[in-house]
Amino acid sequence: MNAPKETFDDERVNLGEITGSLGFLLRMAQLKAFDFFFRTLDGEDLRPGEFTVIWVIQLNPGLRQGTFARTLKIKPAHMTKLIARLVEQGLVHREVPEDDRRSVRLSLTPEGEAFVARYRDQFLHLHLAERSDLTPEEARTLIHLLRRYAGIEGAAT
Amino acid sequence: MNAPKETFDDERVNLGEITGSLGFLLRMAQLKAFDFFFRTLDGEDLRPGEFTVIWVIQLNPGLRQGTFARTLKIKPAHMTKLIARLVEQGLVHREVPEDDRRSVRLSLTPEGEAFVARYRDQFLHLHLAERSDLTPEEARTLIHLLRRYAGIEGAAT
DNA sequence: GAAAAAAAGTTTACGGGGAAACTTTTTCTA
DNA sequence: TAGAAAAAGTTTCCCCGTAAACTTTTTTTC
Repeated sequence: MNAPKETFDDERVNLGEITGSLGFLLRMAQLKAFDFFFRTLDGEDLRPGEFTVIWVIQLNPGLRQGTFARTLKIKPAHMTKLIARLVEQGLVHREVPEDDRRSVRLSLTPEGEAFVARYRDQFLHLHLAERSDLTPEEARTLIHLLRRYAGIEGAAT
Repeated sequence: MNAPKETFDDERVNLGEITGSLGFLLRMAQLKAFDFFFRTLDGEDLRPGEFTVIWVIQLNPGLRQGTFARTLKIKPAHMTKLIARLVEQGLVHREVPEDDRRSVRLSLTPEGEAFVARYRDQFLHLHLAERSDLTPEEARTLIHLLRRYAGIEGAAT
């Protein structure tokens, strides 16, 4: 069940210098991280991007849609659809303020708040699982370096 | 030109504990790496995934399509289309061997070889650019940790 | 050695994400 | 202050990537 035979008794592939490519490694790492995500939140109909958005809205209620999008590097077109889904699900509340009727202010509905509260634990557990193959020290270093590389200022450990 | 104003004088967003999420950080980092890729290979009609595949075929000519797909974690359905494109472009040669007519052996055409040779330098330059914000030591550490996390055995620096 | 199971790719149908053009509202400017 | 420019989202259209079902060939099994 635990699939220890990840290595097919197959032909071996030499990757050459591409294993020094950050782009390549980031893709491989992301696939693994997605694995953890879906394994941990098994059965729940929740995508990583959606959870991130709800999470951040919860921490910053009332900010503009575009502000969230820019921060999370979500393209406007995609953001529109993503938010529409979350509104559809009754998790997010959209409000067009009187003083600037072009913009959209986002906040969570009570259901949205409950949603974050419910998944918060699994989300934090997820972090532990994600790091499973690394020592705590290595995990901390990796996170620190990724933050620096991605240009994210953050004090949280 | 160098866009120092990445910070909009906008509302500030608090990301909270999500900055400790590997999944989130990997996504942000990957976006930056893609940026580097497309900036370095500006104007060329080349996607990261395609280059990776050609690169690896060049190093391991004659292996089966599925072997490449599994190693690079590309899904079979996607691999079929990707290879079809590369064959279309005259870069890759498909051969169905007599001893197992289900399988497909891949190799590069002379054009494919030339293609890799031509981009090899830019590809290696790319690595330098990718790391620009990190010290050489940090970059080495990051690459090492990503390899470990993704479960890639590699000796190349 | 024929039927069943497995293996390798392919086809089809669909969702996530993005670029470009568009709408509406606000701000700038002559 | 009327017209131009900018800002914020949205709509449309398209491509990448995936899952599920399918085809063909090979291997098992009885």
